[in-house]
Amino acid sequence: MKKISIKDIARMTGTSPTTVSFVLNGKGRTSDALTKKILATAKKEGYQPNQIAVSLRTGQSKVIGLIVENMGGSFFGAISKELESEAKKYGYRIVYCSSENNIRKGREMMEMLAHQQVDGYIITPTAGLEKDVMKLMTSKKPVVLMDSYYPGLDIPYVLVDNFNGIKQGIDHLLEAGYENIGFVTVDLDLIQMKERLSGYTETLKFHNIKPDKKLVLTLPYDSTKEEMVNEISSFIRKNKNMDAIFFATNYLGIAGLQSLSNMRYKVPEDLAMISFDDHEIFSLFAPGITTVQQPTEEIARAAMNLLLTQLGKKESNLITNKIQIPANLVKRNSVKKGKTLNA
Amino acid sequence: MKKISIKDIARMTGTSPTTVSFVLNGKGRTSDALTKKILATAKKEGYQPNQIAVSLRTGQSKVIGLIVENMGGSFFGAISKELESEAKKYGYRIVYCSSENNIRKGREMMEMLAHQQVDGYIITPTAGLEKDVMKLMTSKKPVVLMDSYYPGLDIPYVLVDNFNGIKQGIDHLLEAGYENIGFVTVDLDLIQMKERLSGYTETLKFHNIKPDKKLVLTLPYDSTKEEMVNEISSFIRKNKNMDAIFFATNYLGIAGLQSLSNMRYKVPEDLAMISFDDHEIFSLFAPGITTVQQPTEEIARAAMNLLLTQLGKKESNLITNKIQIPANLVKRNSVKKGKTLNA
DNA sequence: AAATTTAGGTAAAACGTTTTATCTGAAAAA
DNA sequence: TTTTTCAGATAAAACGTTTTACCTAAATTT
Repeated sequence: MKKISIKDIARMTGTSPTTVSFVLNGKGRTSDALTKKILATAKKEGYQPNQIAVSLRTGQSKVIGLIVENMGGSFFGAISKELESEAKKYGYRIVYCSSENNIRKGREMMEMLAHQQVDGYIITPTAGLEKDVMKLMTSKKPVVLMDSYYPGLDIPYVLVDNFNGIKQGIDHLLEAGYENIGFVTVDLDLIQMKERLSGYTETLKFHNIKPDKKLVLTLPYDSTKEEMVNEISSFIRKNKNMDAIFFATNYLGIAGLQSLSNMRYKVPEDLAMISFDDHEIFSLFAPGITTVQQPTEEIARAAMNLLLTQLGKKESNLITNKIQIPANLVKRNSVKKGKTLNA
Repeated sequence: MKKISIKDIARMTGTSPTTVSFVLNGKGRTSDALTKKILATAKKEGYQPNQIAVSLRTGQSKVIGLIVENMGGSFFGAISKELESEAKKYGYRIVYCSSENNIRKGREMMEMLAHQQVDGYIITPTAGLEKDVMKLMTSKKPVVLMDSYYPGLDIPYVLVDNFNGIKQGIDHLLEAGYENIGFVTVDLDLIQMKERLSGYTETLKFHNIKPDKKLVLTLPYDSTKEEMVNEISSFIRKNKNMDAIFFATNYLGIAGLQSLSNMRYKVPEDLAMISFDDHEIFSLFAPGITTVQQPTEEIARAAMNLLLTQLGKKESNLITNKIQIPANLVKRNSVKKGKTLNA
């Protein structure tokens, strides 16, 4: 039961491989009679082109490489489906790799993909990989960055509007009457973290509130969960005047949740909270944590479209190839409405 | 800056492509002088074989297809890394697909992979795909099932020992003095769910306890979270004598957690609980939920090894190709020690 | 010295496509 | 009638490897 090839079809229909190929790809000109016959036998025999041979001949692998920081996270789960279905419409497949937030591994993955002759890349940037990404660009392979970008480099990207996402959250807290808003972030040299922090400080300034350094906690990136929980606890203890706390990532938010739970704080009565980046856990338990949600599906769709236009598979009316997508404030019950009224 | 090929190396070293190929693959016999020279220039020029051409010629894609129910879940996150690193040792790559627990999609994925000429498959079985998997088997492609299997079909598999996993949990509850243990499961026609249920009933029988039908709740697979939470709540309310409750999956356990929280039940004081299949959430909040943990890494490693032996890449001393791996009981604080003493 | 083995090397076919260039016979134009 | 055009079909090259089969000259055996 060997796989049947284009030659077999040619033999069966008494034609040449060329003709079969032409018919199957709608090129050249072939009489109606032959066309029908070939199509019919191809279908009957269940012919499937050998994609490897096609790739070799055309130089197109029809594969897109996706490099993501890790495949465990919820971000990955959310985008993968969208990415895949979008890619499939244009005949592309996706190969997933995780860089594990690690320069060496990320570089290795990029090489591996190049080596496998992928047609394009979608990458969630890790700090330190700028050069490698540029190398990719100069090799004429389309690249789209997702979820972050390299400032100063002219590489297409799509990500959430971090600044305004945070702004929405802060505005929400201020409107509800909170006055001393803490901010917990992480010591990662990524542009989006900087934007989130400046979203916090700038929004406060905009409302004529002077940001207080004491109310900002920056945790080292490589902290264990334990350490994070402890740091956050003592941060909360130290700032008795703080009435709301904003976590810059879902990971931090979860740690914070645990700190609060350990300390028997009630949310939002004792302390209001918002976390950037949603997570299953935030919707799961009472009271439900208000979050600034990244529109992951939209991001994925936009990234894939950007890539497909670069591949020339999809024309587009995009003026720019640098896209920021607004975040959604998902209001749950970790922020009390009209807090001041009750105070 | 075109990619350099074996021909280029041949030209540069004044040899033939054959010789270069032989040297690079350690076949044929070549003088030391030439060998060195070729190796050197290959390295200097950064030669990388065109994997597509290799695949076409050898008929081996060096790709393993992984079909998983969904890529969002924690199971996937846990296995993917292990699978990947194990595969890489033998020069294989992995292509991930999700069947989304859907027969049509699963079948489509299998076809897609076949079509892409993968060398082997690791599949988490979806009900109804038995025939398709068998077809794969008859096409001589190695297949390993993971996390579940098709009873009666002779297909290699590796999964957790569901029966004894549950048994461990029940034993633990009985030892602690619980007497009326409820069991919440799901109406899914998968062998592992049956084994979990029989783990429950048989263990009780073994201890001379007659299983009480009232203490078993079977939820429809397609329930919404809301429905599950409500069903569980009324199940708990209806069985006042129940002093412990066992959830057959982590999903059910999480719903249960929410029910308990809604009803203001305290764990383990009002009701002890254990869930099969761990989840981040279970370790996160006080009191910490005792779970029966699947050794995901081990499962992944075993599955990959099984596949690699079938591919002839790894010899093994395995007698069987049907592997069950013991589960781990992770004791947290949702079961009170020596419960009867306090009663 | 003639015959045989062997070490070292290569030409060419093959994998399954796509695509270019060419070929044929009939219809259209001269 | 002769030339031109054109529709319909195909042979053959190419993509970059691997591998078979063969070649040559030197070394070894008779």
